[in-house]
Amino acid sequence: MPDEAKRPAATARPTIKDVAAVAGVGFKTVARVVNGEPGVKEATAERVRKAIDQLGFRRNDGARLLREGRRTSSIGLILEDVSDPFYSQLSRAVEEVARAHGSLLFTGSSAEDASRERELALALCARRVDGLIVVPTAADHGYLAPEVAAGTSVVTVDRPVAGLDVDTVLCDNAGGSRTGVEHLLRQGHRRIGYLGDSENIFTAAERLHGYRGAMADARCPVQDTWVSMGPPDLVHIRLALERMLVGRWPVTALMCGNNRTTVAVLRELAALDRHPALVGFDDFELADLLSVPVTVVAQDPAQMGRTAAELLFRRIEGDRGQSQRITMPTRLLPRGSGEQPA
Amino acid sequence: MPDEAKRPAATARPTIKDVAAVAGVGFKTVARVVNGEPGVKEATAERVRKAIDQLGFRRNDGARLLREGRRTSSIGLILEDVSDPFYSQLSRAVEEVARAHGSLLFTGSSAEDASRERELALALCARRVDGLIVVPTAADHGYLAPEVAAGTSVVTVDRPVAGLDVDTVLCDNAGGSRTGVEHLLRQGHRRIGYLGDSENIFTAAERLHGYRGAMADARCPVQDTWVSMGPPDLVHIRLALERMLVGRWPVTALMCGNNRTTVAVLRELAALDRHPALVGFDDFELADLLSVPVTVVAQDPAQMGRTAAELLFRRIEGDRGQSQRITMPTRLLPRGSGEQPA
DNA sequence: CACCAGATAGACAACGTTGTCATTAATGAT
DNA sequence: ATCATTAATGACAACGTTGTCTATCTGGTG
Repeated sequence: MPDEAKRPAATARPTIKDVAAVAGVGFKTVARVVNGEPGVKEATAERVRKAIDQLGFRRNDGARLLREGRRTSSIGLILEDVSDPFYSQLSRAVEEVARAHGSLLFTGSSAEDASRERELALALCARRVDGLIVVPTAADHGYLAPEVAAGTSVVTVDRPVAGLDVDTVLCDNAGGSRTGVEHLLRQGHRRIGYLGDSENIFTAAERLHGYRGAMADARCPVQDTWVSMGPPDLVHIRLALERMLVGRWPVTALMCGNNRTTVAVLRELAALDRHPALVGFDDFELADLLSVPVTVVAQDPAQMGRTAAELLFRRIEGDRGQSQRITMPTRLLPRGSGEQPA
Repeated sequence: MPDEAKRPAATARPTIKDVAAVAGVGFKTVARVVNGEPGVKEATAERVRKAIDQLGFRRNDGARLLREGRRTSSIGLILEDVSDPFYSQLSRAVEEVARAHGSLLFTGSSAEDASRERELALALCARRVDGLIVVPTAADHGYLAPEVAAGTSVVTVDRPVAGLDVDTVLCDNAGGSRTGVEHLLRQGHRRIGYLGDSENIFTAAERLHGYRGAMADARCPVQDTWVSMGPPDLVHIRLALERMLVGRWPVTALMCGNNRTTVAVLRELAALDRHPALVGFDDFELADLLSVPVTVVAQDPAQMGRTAAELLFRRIEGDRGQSQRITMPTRLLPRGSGEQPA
């Protein structure tokens, strides 16, 4: 006969009452032993400990949390995609801070889908997380207002959120983008293209803004074909590049709006065997080891995550001060690709 | 006067009883409305809904879960480091499966520290997660046995765990490593170095084993200096490379045991301006765009995560069959760096 | 008009813990 | 030996839900 059910049925977990019955004491005495409270004779405690081991008892923290009513020692992190290196670094930093505060961390990816984000956020609120760190999608976040009012602390990171008065950690998107473009202008480039993510994403819009500002200040009119905003899929990028690189006014340099886009652009440029000057927003691993090392405007995702988490815990611990908006600087890392003269 | 406390004190959240009082009904009626149970007159339901909105009520899922006693619809994922691209991809895949099963996901990084892993795992068990997906550190996992016996499903991924009969998803570490080395042997290399992670990590040991096996089969004796196992920090890697690349029997090719090591090696080789043939274990972004595109033995982290999560949910949903060990194949992706003749 | 079925609603226990308080046993002082 | 004092322990309510059971109110039927 084939191998049959060998593992035990998921027996209900033992409770302090089960332990008490085995040890022959009142259940409150078990609770005292479990929590190291005083007032239990060593002999009794020993008997209880034996029963605990025998039954494999572990305190149900859900029940404890319900009874105690204060904190759940858990927070939630909702971002676009945990597998994006930018967010995974941010995520790790949040985790470290949570750990330092004795909190567990729920993680969820919104996949840039507002209803999915909402569903996640509300599920976490229903679980009574102490706080939420959110990379908000573009949609309205009014749904969070009652939760905030009810005492769930919220911090947004990477993007602000309209109509909700919460702490926010951003990077200097427009400024960083401007810095990158100005770097290209200094090398003599005048026809500079811009490829960014969909314009309804806050960071994408801000960075585009920085590009346009720098170009305007340099009195470089921007042709329509020089700007391409959209998700960083290869087909889309290829078409945009072809448009930019041909015609009467081909661009001689490119500014890319985020790490995903930069990588897609590099891949397409390699395929097209074209090598315009290039500056990317966001650093990425190996940027320095490519045949032409890539100049980038770097953010510090870990620092952003850490800052957001610390802000969150300050709130959780009772800070009721005015909400803050922290803007973190970017850093230009010249590596070669942006230093090619026009 | 300076701006003072403007946000509301974290008032206790309203409960169904509060709602009931406002709506002037019994609290059970509120529960019925909240859960869409039948048997409430539309007029009453309307009154209740109004009270719910007015108070900003949201059902406390902790209490519900406690009362219902079955599942908590949450699982835990413990891995070495969420910010490692390999694990962050795995993580995302787990998340998708969890979402499909209506489960929330706790994430935690063990940082390769056994006590930290243990602490995390037990905290999650105390929260009564339905299951745990673990990338186990090297230490003993006996502590998990009572939890498994008590009904918490556990699946390990990337590495097996001794002394615990649970489902496991691995990749073909030794086979993949062997494939990589054989590829180098076919190009005529005989003096091949190996750089891997600390040998007490399962995957590192297995891959080293694959290397030694391939070398032995090819009758290539392995010099002591050709093998370096340890954390992928630059100093350590540099010393190892210097040892391998000089002397009477310098290596002409390298096999790297994981993505972190490969990247560190590439960086050091660039600094040393040496370009031995190279094959890496694990694919990584931009491997194809480096000046010499890097040949790798690729795993599929997302597939591993998905498989592990599906296995876990099968258990959670009641599967009591014998525990499984699934080994996923690796794929050699020749890109250039491994094809340089000796 | 009396009666019953079904619809609507509420009372109350239970989930596994912690906090409060009462009870009992042990100890020391008189 | 008696009483006060402290140590050890247990009984019980409460946390915010859901499930079970019972009570009330309708309206329709004979």
